[in-house]
Amino acid sequence: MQPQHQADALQERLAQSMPSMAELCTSTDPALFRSLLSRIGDKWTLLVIGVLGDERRRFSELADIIPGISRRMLTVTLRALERDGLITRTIYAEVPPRVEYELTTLGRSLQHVAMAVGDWVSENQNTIARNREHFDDSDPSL
Amino acid sequence: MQPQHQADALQERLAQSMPSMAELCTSTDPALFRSLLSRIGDKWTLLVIGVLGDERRRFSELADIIPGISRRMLTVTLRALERDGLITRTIYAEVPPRVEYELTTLGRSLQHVAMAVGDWVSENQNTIARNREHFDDSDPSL
DNA sequence: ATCCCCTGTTACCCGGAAGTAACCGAAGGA
DNA sequence: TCCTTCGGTTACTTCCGGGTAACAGGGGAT
Repeated sequence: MQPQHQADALQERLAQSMPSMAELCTSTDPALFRSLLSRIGDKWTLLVIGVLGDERRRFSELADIIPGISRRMLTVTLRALERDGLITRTIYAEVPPRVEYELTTLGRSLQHVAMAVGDWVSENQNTIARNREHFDDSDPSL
Repeated sequence: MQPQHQADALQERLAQSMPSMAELCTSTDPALFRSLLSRIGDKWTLLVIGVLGDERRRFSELADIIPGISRRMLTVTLRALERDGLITRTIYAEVPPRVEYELTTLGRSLQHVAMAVGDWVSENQNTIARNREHFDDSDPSL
């Protein structure tokens, strides 16, 4: 049995049974897909997207609302979101300066997905915490 | 103006306008929430969940299908998923050994969310790639 | 003259995620 | 006797996300 041929057959079955995840593996640019995925899953992005909600907010509002975020990480996160076209950044030439951030249409579409993720987590976190305890208890060596 | 009072007022407005993301910040265990989020967003989990789909698969099938994953990372990812109760691990006492993995009900519920994320990414990845190019071109120094 | 405000930037450090390579064990086959 | 298969484990190293602290800058208030 040729392993390569076997792998091809599996890829084929995968493509038939799971169109969207197959695309995920094979389509356009897996590196881009992965970068978007890890961006979504990073420490602050979903929080910022969520807090931004449907109102524009300024930098220091975000820093106050999001518990524990440093100015640096807020800047980094906002820059990345702006680069991806998920938020807009508006600077007001005042003293002291004022900068406001707002979700774009694209950003709002991501927000729906983010909400789905957030809902799933809050619905299932207790179950998962229990599963973890049980797993750790029943097999402490592994 | 008391900054603390201001922050409280913002938290309050947040709680009214965005119930689910407010829960996300304030509810049960933010560390658990974050650990789940980063697990979902890690390099391999969604891929494994997606490939597992609705069929059980054995270790070497997964290793063949998922492009680029090492045995170690596959093991690590599968263990974490098993610990959370998202997949089951079935060992057949044969020689050579056979081990099959399958999504649990909880795992399938996560799969729906994963699909939503995957769909969003594949729908919008080209737009985002263009946004990134434009951003990098128009402001190369930042 | 000095401090504060707001929105960052820069330099530096740390821990954990991820990658590489070698090894394991039991049974069957040459 | 040695090699192969499968499903891992172990040890070591590399990479990068994220954290801390200090500084910038320009006008207003004390």
